[in-house]
Amino acid sequence: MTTSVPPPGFPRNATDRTILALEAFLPYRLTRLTDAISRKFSQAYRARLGLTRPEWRTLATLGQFGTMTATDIGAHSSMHKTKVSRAVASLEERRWLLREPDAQDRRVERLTLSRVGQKAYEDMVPVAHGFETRLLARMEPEERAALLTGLEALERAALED
Amino acid sequence: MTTSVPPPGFPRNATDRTILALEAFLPYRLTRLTDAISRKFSQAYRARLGLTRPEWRTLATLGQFGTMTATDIGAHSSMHKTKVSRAVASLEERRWLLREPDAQDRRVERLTLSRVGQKAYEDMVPVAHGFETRLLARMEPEERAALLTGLEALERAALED
DNA sequence: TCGCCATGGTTACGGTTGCAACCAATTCGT
DNA sequence: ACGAATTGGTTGCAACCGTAACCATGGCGA
Repeated sequence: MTTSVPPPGFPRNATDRTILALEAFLPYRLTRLTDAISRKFSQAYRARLGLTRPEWRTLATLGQFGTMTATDIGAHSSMHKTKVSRAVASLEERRWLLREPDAQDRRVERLTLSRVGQKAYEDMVPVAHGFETRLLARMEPEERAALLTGLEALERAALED
Repeated sequence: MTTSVPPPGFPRNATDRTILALEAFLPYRLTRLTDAISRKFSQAYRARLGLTRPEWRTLATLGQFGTMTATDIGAHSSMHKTKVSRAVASLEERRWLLREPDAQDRRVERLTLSRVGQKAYEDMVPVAHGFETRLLARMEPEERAALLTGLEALERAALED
């Protein structure tokens, strides 16, 4: 019997390098936090109950930039092209989005929100801003500043190479 | 034509409240960051190529606490019971985990890592610690401190009600 | 100009997920 | 002490996802 499990009654403590404290492990904390926040946001934005996350992101990206190609949407919203493709198809079916062929390059489609899609976007934006504002309002000013500093640094550290 | 889309050439700027800057929207930033970090970690921990995230969490939780029930695992690792159920079944099939009936309550199963599972846990822990350490090492000390402060505050704000 | 690689986008497939329904064992109210 | 509500856990189903293969078009070198 050579395993290093502590015998019963021998507490495993947090600084023990043979144990991982899951609740303090950064990837886990981030996942948990992100899931909670996304879930709350999808509650705040009721329409999202019928809108998948890729669809929401596509709506948000087209609303932000106007006319784009599917590839552009993927690049800006960090989605794989298959996700974008399916989201575009579904938004088109909902009649929130229009495709038109590109005159220069016939592989490309120029995507634009329809009037109804634009309206949906305009309704969504204040909900999103309000959600974010209310969330941050629960923190102290110094905490908000710390969060932004820390997040920026972590983004740099995580996304750099 | 009453929609408020700016005409072409009229730039949409970031402080325009009718536009959402996706790349600055907290839920989006968190999702993107979390995805990137999780993906990197799953590369660092190669075995995870054959281990789903629920399975990894189950392994981590049992390694951290010893013997638990499926419900306990779900509570500690923020997983729905169906995820836990499937993860437990799969780890059992891998022979990393043992189930034994509970004498007091016959609905319950007491779950423990097998010797092989314990070994896998022990191999995984330093990889996880190393991953986290290297990630944080790319940040300045003040940035690390800011991140921890900000994360804690955001967790409080997001998980409180 | 012809052949080849790159690019934009869609689709087929297998695996993962969430939800609700379910079974069995336990607890609670009366 | 008994039926109803609760709890631990599993399963069926439909939706979703990632990967790879695919089709059509375009760009480029010889």
